[in-house]
Amino acid sequence: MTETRSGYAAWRLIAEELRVDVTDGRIPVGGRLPTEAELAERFSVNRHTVRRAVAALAAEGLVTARRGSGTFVASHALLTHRIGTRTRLTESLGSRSGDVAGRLLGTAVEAPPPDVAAALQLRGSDALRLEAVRTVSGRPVSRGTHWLDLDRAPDLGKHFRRTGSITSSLRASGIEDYVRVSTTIGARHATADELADLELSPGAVVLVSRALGALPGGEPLLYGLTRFPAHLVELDVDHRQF
Amino acid sequence: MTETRSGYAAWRLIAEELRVDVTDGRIPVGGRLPTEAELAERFSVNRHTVRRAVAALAAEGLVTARRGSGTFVASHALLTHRIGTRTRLTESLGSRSGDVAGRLLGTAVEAPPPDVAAALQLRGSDALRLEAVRTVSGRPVSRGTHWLDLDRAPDLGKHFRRTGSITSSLRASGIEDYVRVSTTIGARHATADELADLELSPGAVVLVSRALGALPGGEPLLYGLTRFPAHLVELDVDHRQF
DNA sequence: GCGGATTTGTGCGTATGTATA
DNA sequence: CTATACATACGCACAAATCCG
Repeated sequence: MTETRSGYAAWRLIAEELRVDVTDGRIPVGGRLPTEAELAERFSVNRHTVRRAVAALAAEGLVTARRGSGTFVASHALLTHRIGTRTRLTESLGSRSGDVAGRLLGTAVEAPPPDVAAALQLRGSDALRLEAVRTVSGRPVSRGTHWLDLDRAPDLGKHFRRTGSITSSLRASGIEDYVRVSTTIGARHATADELADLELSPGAVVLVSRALGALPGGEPLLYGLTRFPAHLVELDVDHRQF
Repeated sequence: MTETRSGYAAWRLIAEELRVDVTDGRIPVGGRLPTEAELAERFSVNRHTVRRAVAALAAEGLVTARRGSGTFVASHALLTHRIGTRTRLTESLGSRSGDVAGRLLGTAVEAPPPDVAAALQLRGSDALRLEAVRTVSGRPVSRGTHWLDLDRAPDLGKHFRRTGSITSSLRASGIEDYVRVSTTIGARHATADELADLELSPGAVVLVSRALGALPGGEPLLYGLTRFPAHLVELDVDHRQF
């Protein structure tokens, strides 16, 4: 058998058929796919072959497999995260009102990696590192790592723990305004840690945004590395100036 | 055996070790990995287990497997594509001088999909669609689909075929200037077609940019959908105004 | 709370197809 | 044409997480 007629592997054909079942709504969001055993029977193939098909869909973020439980259709509504000069590096994901929440995973005071130190124009001094996850309706939508110059923002960790917002914490530290001066966007597969923090399936894709914020005068203030699940979030670049 | 000590699957540990071999340069760019049979022997596992580890690295774009030939370390130098108000939607990838070339895959005059028609504010009229691939040093770095309002840009296809640049073709059509008014960036796994056009391995990640260009007055002019191989290209957002 | 049944995850061995050198 | 090397597929077995009576 192998490589069936028409040159397409069996698992690709199965993935296509399952994809249509999902995208056409025959299996609703949150609904469960048939078990691997059932699918193997339905398509008259080995369970391994079904697993490869399902793995492909899981990698796209279309479905999520849970050991012991089943494989479920993932929500695939797109959130839009706006990126502009005045958009805070961390603040709320736009649209879809929903309950937005920030959760601080941890903080540390340490020497940042060389590229971060360079961006912040630090010379050997330590920086405050914040690790945070943002959720919308309980769903993780971003995983951020932020570095701040300690000299410019004392007690910021304490404020953040209370407010969950870097911007308001900065305000409490006497910094009223800052602007985003550069943003670099890439994408890759999520690491094991990111899979856990963002509750993703293996093979999931993350958008990676590296941004530098500075005071209106130009002095670098904070550097942020944010990962977004690509099947949930898209980034909207705001080209207007104001 | 299965699920080895320490809770990590064997194939993950093998992928980690191979990744280090590659990133530390023990296997240079362009170099060939040991065959699956050799790796299976080295790690004392079945060939299938090795294959899963290698597949994970291929999905990241770190290596490329070629049937009948071997598995090779992919180049992973990053190109930077700048996105700003005045950056052309199609023009050259920055940095790395190299020989940049555009290749026109085809053109068509047809009704654009609804979202494109809406962005261009067309009402039922057809648009010119351009399909193009851009290469740097022979390597595909972007795959673009562009729609233009026919009324505003006659003969553009003919000009593009000669020059390989949309901007200069527009100039030849009497349009001297346009600006990018919005850009939306997402990421996902490449489709089968994109894998072929961009010469990628299955599982590769593409950055997807959807951009709208307009005349200085504000009339929509062209809409572009560009896919970049995420392991080769990152997007740099230019927040300055000028 | 316990224990068995269910369901996905990992791994081995084997066989064969397909593309390349 | 032949050997090599990756690709697909089957069958078996067991582990780990979850579910349910």
